[in-house]
Amino acid sequence: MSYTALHLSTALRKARVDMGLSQRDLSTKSGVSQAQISKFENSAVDLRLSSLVALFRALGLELELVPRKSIPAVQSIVRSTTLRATVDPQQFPSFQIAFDHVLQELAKQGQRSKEFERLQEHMNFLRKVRIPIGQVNSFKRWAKYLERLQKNPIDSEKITKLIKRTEELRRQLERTEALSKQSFRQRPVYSLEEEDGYD
Amino acid sequence: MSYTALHLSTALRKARVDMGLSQRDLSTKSGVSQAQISKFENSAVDLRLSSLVALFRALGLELELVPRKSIPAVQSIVRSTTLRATVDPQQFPSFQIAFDHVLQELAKQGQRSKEFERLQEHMNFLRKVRIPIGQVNSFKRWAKYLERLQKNPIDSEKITKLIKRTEELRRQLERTEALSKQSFRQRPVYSLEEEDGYD
DNA sequence: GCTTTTGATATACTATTAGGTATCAAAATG
DNA sequence: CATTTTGATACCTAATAGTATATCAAAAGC
Repeated sequence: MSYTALHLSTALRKARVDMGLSQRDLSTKSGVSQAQISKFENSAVDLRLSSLVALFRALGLELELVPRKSIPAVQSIVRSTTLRATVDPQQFPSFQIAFDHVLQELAKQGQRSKEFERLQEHMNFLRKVRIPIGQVNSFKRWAKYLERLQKNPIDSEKITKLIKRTEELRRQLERTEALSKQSFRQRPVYSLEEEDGYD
Repeated sequence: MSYTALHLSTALRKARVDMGLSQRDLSTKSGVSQAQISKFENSAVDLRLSSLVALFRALGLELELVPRKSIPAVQSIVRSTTLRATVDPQQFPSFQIAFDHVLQELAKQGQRSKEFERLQEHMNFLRKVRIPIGQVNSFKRWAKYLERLQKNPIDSEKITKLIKRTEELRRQLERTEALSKQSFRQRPVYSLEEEDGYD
């Protein structure tokens, strides 16, 4: 292809990866087939507007018309928004189910109530936190780990490991949150509202 | 159609009309057929990205991906750019040829040198001025008038009328230029560069 | 009023995407 | 190193955009 809307395909790939989505994930969310997504990201297809819009909307992005002149200004705004961007953990609801299940298991086992409380506290944190772009994949790996745990009997060794991994994740999230607050203490020129997706 | 990229089609129509282009003009500039343009503006077709890009580029517009959150900020920038937007008269080169031709005719006729100089001065102004969005159609009407003049013998009555129309146009252009300077005395937050097209 | 321009449609034929499904090598993960 | 996930391709049919050309009523211009 040579119609040079290259930036759109590279931007799609970047946004998708940033949000921790595979082409198949995005396919489900957007209704555009994985094959088309792959081809688009490699500039091997000339998509129709409706498909484009569906893809981008699924990522919380909109196509806007910008006079050539104001592109630098617009991009500067977009950059600064993207740096602070976070993803809602609700986007990966499986982790909550899995976490609840594990907690329930532990409750059944009765003992180790101190660890149980720690885990519960972490759970509350993870429910409410927003995941910064760039940390999403760590989160997803952890969530996948939870799902695996759920399927097998839990012994004390596994509990220890679970707590370790969970605390690692939490530390990591809190660290980047702090960093982000630091570098954006000063308010941006335009105020930005809150919403779901890529914000 | 219902994929709701409505803003793009209405924006296209607005930009096109603002720049004083007919669907046929835009068709020539962009390579997209007039029929497709009409259908798109009426949301009766699901254009491919390549066609979209061709259309918008021809108008000096680019498609940018914007996180939902920063749309208000981006639109505010775009609005302020668009208000100051101008079009290069070079986009309608025929008027220069026609004007030169008319001047040459007058020079041949010898007399009326005062009017001749006035016209020449106007010509210099119109060569260099940029036409504010919203005035383009006045300019085009005047240019078309010139072209008609060119094809017929010029008598003194026509000269009088030409001068009148030219001065009218010039006054109009200078008036809006002044207005624009007034309402934008304060610099916008982002500085904007110069280029051709819709800026 | 008469002429020109403009935008909306129509038709016929072609080229290409969309959609669905499947496969496979490479990379990531444990 | 065994398993799973991921991204790139392939193949098919149906749907739709693209192209070229033409027409026509309404609007604009003089």
